[in-house]
Amino acid sequence: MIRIAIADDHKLMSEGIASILQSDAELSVVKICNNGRELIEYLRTDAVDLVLVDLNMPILNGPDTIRIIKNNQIPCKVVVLSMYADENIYAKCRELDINGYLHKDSDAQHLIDTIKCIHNGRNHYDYDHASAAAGPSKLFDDKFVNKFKLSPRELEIITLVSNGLTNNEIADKLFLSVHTVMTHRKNILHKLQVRNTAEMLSLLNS
Amino acid sequence: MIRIAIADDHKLMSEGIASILQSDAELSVVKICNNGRELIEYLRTDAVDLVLVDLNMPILNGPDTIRIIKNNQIPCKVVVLSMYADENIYAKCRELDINGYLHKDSDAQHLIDTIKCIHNGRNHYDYDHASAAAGPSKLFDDKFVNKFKLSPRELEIITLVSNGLTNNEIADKLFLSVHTVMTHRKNILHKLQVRNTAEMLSLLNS
DNA sequence: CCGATACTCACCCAATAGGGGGAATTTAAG
DNA sequence: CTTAAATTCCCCCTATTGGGTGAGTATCGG
Repeated sequence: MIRIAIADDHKLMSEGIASILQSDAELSVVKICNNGRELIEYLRTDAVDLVLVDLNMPILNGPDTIRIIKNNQIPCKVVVLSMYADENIYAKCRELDINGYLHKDSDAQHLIDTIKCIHNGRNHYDYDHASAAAGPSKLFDDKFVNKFKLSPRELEIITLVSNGLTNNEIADKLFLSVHTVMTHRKNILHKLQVRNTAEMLSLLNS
Repeated sequence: MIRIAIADDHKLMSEGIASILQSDAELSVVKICNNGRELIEYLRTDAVDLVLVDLNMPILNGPDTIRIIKNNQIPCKVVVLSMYADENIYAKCRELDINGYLHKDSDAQHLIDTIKCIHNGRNHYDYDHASAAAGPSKLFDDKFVNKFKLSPRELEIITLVSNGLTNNEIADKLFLSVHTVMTHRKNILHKLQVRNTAEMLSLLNS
């Protein structure tokens, strides 16, 4: 029986995953935490075989949680549950010496298979390096191109916006009409499902 | 038996929720979709009692999906699954004539209860300001306090701004006048020597 | 050839942000 | 106590952004 703890701030996600895992006879979810601190508290007194850790959590986020686990040499496998196939996030996680890396759009069977695989000592990192040779735009990389399907022109606009240029300045620089720039920005906001530039930029740097 | 279709781009979320719902004898998940388009396609030929719709989906997002359902007068209850406790998103959903609104940090039992409640004709909209107290994300720590001498209140404002809140929303949340919020923002821009919010946020994440 | 996508430009209109000024209150430190 | 910083609020006004809609062109792949 593999004892598992889950840390994710979205209860429906953690309880849903728990429900999936419980359906497998070899797996047992012994703890569900809403953030990293709860997980650390739990691990202080109880041992588990494996933890599933979300990256974005309030109070204590994923990477910091994992660092604490590693620094205290708590003996358990660490698997990251990520929202995005972001190369940078992935790279940071590798530095943290985790045992697995999974996307939240994996399916249930893959999750179960991966957990068993990792429990047996074989680490597993999900990441298709398809866009690894995507060129030098390091700022807005995979997450934006792949997940949000932004066009090259939109990436160009978004870069200038984040540099603080107004629509008029962007239009001058790119030899475009202000209307065109505005249209691009509106399309970007729609694609990212955000309401304004501030939210867009925070999403960009999350 | 309540027939349910789920639309969410994160398979672990949709399959997890499905697993939760299947555990209840009265509920039956008949379809899991990865985006709005798949859901619309399915509803074209198959009837369900209720759909659970995520807001953030590729190809066809939540609001647009719901609009199509409503315009085609497809007879089913519509429940939105939202990531954020955002008042504006909530307001927009109300305009769409949905039957329910749930956070992804609801727990499993609440989800089940709400679905049954809605199936019986009583709409239910979850919205509490609890999640507004998402802790200070440690992004704006030493660097900003020391280097730019930002006051605690200014840090609070800058955090909410980066979350995409407008001045009016920030004023409501902090029980302040909009004028005060604007004053703080102007002072912040001056202290950081930037011209607008976009430049401020890029400086923040540099 | 057709359809999808990207790119371009435009209009109207409402909401929001920002620049400048002034001023009162509270709080913390010297 | 006295000063400085922080916080609060208001006025003026203009610039910018965002929502919605429509539409013409170009490119690329099936």
